[in-house]
Amino acid sequence: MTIHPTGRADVNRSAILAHLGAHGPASRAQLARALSLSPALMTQLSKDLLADGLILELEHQPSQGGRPARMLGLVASAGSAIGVKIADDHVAFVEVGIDGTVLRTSSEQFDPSASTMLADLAQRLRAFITGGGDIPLLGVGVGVPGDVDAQGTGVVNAPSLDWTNAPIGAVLRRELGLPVLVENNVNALAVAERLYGLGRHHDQALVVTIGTGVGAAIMLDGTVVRGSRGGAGEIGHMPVDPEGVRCRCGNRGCLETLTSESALVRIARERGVIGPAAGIAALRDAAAAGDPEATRVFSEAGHQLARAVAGLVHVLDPEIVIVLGEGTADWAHWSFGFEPAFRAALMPARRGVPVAVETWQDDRWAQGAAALVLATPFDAEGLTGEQGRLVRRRLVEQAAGGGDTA
Amino acid sequence: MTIHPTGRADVNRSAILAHLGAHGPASRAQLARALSLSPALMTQLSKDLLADGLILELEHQPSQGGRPARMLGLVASAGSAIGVKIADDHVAFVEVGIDGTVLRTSSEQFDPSASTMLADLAQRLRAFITGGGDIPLLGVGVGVPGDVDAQGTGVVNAPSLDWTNAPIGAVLRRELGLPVLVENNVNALAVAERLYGLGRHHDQALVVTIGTGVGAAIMLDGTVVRGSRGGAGEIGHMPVDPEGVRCRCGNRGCLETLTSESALVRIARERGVIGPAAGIAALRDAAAAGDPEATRVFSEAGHQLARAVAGLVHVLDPEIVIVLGEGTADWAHWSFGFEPAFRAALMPARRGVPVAVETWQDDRWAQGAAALVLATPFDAEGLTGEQGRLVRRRLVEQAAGGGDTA
DNA sequence: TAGAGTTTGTTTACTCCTGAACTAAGCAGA
DNA sequence: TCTGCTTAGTTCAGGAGTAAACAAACTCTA
Repeated sequence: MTIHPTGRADVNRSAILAHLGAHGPASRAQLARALSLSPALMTQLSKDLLADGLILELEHQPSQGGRPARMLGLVASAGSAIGVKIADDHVAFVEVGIDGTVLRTSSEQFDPSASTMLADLAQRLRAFITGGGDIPLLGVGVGVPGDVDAQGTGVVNAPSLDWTNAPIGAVLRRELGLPVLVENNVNALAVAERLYGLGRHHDQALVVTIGTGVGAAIMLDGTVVRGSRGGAGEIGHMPVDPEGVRCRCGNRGCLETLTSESALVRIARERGVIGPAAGIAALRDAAAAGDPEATRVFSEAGHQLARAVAGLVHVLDPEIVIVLGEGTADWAHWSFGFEPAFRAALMPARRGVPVAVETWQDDRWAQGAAALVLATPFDAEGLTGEQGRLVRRRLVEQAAGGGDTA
Repeated sequence: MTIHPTGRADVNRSAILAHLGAHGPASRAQLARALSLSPALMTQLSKDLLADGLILELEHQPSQGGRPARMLGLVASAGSAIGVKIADDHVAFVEVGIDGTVLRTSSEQFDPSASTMLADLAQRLRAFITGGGDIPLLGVGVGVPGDVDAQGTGVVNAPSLDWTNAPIGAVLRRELGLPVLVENNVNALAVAERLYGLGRHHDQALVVTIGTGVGAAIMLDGTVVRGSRGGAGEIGHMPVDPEGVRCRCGNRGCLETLTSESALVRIARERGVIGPAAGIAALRDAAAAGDPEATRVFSEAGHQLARAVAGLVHVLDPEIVIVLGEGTADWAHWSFGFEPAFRAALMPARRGVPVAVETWQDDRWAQGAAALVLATPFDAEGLTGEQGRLVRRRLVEQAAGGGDTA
């Protein structure tokens, strides 16, 4: 049974798996270059992984002038992860295969402020897990709109959910007996972006989300920045307008009071663009129908966002700004205010920074949470702590039943 | 001669030296804990370093309940580094021993916009080097007020010096035949702060400087963030006031137009606090003498700075904010506006972040530049590239002449 | 069709580093 | 003073990883 003489979970072994999942099949030589490992080690590790049944050899690739490469691919059924997105009125679940494909999804009503919240969440999760196939489950990733002290412990502070020091990591872990990684939802999204999206090509990126709230995540050297207490990326409460509206955090003129969904609705109502009881849908419809007052609401928000983001581009010097979130559906209107203000607010040396807006799908939040689990193999420094190690061990052990070498 | 069988420069070996330099003598066990190395390895490495004459065994330390520790200390004469600070009207040199002590300093008039600037700088540096003792020189660190694409190559863009793609790294390296590390001056200061200052106790810090300009450096996980092109930390051009004065970068209301030395002077003149030809000294004197209008100039700048810094504290979630720079001499006046505005602008979860103002000495900038060299041993990931490797190799080789084992 | 050149992948010898078991050297209490 | 406890430091076996030489498998050119 013990294929690997040492019991130690091997970081590189699973880094290979993660790379194959994120970028598709690759040759040993390509992997060695991508992961900065020696070809010699790649030979060794791929031998192990083949024996374990976690990867398989694919067809040869046409020669590039030398010996043709034999591609290695993931065995998709080697594992999967579950992603959970917690919002203030529902939870979304998604199961994602080790190769990054979404296997199934589910979305349910949920009251995060209920006293039975934790038990309720565990019960729904268990139900979702039970409904799955027989692919070995590596772990659960949870994305929450708040600060997470450390992914491993998973203690959450989320004012918008009424959570103070909610120990959801520990509880879910105990209830499910699986590794559980908890993280701020925007950070989780940034991890997914790094693994499957534009972040693949950029080591330094600023990820900005617009939608219910406004958020950001900072990616430096390919790693998402957490800050001292997991609170990094909080742009919603950057002070923007000293004379502004009072924010729920107690201050005046936070960015959130100008660019969040509820802020847009408030402003639109005040100006009579939509009725006093109408919501964001009405505003969207009006803008889509060409109402100049409605588009103005969006473009002004874009203007404010642009100034704040420009400040961060100065300070962080990213290669790219990536905009995500439900709000991107209306980006055409935002953009009208964002683009000129953004370029104007940048100093010449930064003016070339590209802003990319990715098309948004509804399960992206939950997918991001699942990516937390699937990305742990990349986490060579052990930022995800014990839970990350557990995920890696499960990955290797799941396959141990199959192989058996001399 | 070849004490170490392999020619490879050893990162850990010099990490030990850097730690001893920064924190003073330590036992093998303490070092192993601090550097996350196994006690076994510490035994091995300390044996080597003792044989090389780079460290020595000191007295025993009183027992902590167990076997008393035998302390290890640096041999101060094992090496030194030169730090260079380039300002728009002078250069400052400083030689710093491997244990962090300043050995000698020098400051000279200098015109960075002259066409002979590079040759001039090299010549002055050579003169300073020649004037030194016989401690082996490990390398030269240069701090510049601008963006540095990579410490190793040392190509600098510094609008305030009129430098565009100035290849000072390559030129100095060729002229001096020494490893040369070039870095933004605030980032260099942050490295020094990490090595010798408050940064020793904090892995996540935001370093803010006030003085001629206003700057910042971001320390995450003990490493100074450089951004995609070495421009991270640029807060001077964060947009603050849309209606503000035009800045030299072309925009309106950059932070710099409200908080730099020249901005303070401009504002003070406009208000008649000082004469139309008077400078910062006059403003300082007036404030020191208790002129309420003069102190107001400072406190208003403090107010503006506070709002920008608060925004960054939200986004970066540091453990501490460290304020440095010539301007800290007047911090008492700044503070009057800074403190209330800072606390007020923070959301509750961040309100506890401490702000530390360190006493400022004139040669700190140049000392910071020297720290670039002395810190390379910590740079296990090789961020400083080839130049860092060269420094490490010099350190080990300098000592090779002395020792000789069996 | 016989090299020459190129890229992929393997083998081998060796270094770096760790875990585990051990010794060394103090303290505190019976 | 003996026994146990704690911390410091060493030894040793072995795993992880690398560099360098090599083998393999193709293309291109003459």
